[in-house]
Amino acid sequence: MGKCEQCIIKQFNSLKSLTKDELIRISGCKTSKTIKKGEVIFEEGETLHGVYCVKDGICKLSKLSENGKDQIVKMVVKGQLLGQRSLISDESSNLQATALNDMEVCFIPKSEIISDLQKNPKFSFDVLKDMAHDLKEADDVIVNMAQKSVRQRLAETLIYIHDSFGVNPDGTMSILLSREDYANIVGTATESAIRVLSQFKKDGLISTIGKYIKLEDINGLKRIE
Amino acid sequence: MGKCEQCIIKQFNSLKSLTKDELIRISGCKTSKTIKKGEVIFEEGETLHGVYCVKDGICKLSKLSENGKDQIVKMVVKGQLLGQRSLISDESSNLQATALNDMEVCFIPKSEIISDLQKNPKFSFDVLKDMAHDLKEADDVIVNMAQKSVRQRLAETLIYIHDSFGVNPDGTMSILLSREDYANIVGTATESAIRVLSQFKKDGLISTIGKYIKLEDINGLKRIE
DNA sequence: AATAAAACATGACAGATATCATATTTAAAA
DNA sequence: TTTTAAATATGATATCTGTCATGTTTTATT
Repeated sequence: MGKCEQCIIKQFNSLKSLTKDELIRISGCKTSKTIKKGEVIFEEGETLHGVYCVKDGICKLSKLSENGKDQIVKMVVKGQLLGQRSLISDESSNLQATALNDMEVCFIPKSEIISDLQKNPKFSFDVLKDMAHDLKEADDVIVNMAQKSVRQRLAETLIYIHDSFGVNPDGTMSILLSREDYANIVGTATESAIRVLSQFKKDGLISTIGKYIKLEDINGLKRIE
Repeated sequence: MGKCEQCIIKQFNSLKSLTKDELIRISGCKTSKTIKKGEVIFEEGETLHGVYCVKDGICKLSKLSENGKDQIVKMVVKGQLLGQRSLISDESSNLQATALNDMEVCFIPKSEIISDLQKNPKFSFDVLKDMAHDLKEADDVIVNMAQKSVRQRLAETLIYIHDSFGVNPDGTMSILLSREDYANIVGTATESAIRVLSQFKKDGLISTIGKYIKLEDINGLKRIE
């Protein structure tokens, strides 16, 4: 099993602020896991006993609404930590995490890392920064949900995913989402998401290569009202 | 001017985790301010140079959408800290803060409190908990915005305000908001908010005493679809 | 390869909400 | 008080979006 102190992934998250000794200790108690596409990592309401460091793959964080729809609140990719909030708040998880493709994660038990949070101010400040960033993003999502049309939200979602999670060599977006996933991000009916994406394609704003989507006219997408 | 170490307000926020010495130092550099109803405390995009501890009154945190509407994202009341996020992230404020009634606040310069955040782990863990809580609330708002009708959101907003911010002796909600404010919380047109509230009144779910709203049938409001 | 099951697509229609117009009431200012 | 402005109210209408139905394509399974 790999060692945390040598793992490059940690550069991308708060774990980089741990000391070498702390990392070695963490390394000793972590467990690596492979998670298959579609698998649920943790459920809404479940008590988490640690955090996951995502070494590879992508997952979605969603919450079941009363109307039976699964609202995707956030996506977590390679390099990020999963379940940070439950580490801090002692509450059960507010969200469900589901793998969007095959994932490699390291699970770090809460008992091991919580003491670092209490003792290493650099680390806790880093987590704080992460959380502040998430909060800002969440506020922006609230405004978009409240004030923008489905077309606008879908266009912005495409741009967000394109810019945040990268593209394949052929220019298609590296993340593969079903129309239902898009609908659940934007908060609309699956049929509506399908319709809007079809229209975007007709209008030359996007194209598809196999199941992958390529943004053909980002400025056009930005101009949508 | 009052002394932080003796101020009861701090019991309600993270400042309670500061040591007596830290509080005395903070006390020496803080400035008290009175803010009048409607006054803007800080604007979107403004660089904040500290945090506000709200001693009295209520303010709204909002963000201007591209369509010209002001989406209210959160409300901050007596006892809470205002501008926490900007303390951590070094970025300019993402939101505008506007007083909803006359307020009493203490301004604590960033330079003074940032060192406590770095050195006092109990304090920073407390701020972390606050932030985690805000994040959870924000996620819930996202789901509500995305999946629920205007009627439902308005009903829930009424209940939320009623439960969170208290009632007057006559049972009316202590916070006075315009119909426009309600519209900007639920993310709808002012006319729609007016219409829905009128309907609630006709249905006996709420009543009004002067400009104040009283919830007459909370269970009825909860049952709205 | 044949079959079943998802995922995607599209039409028709209903319902919710935004917009525009216009009163009416309430609060503020002269 | 009178005047003006702001907030609240309500109707008419258009638009957006959800729902239901149905069909096609793609993917998975036997």
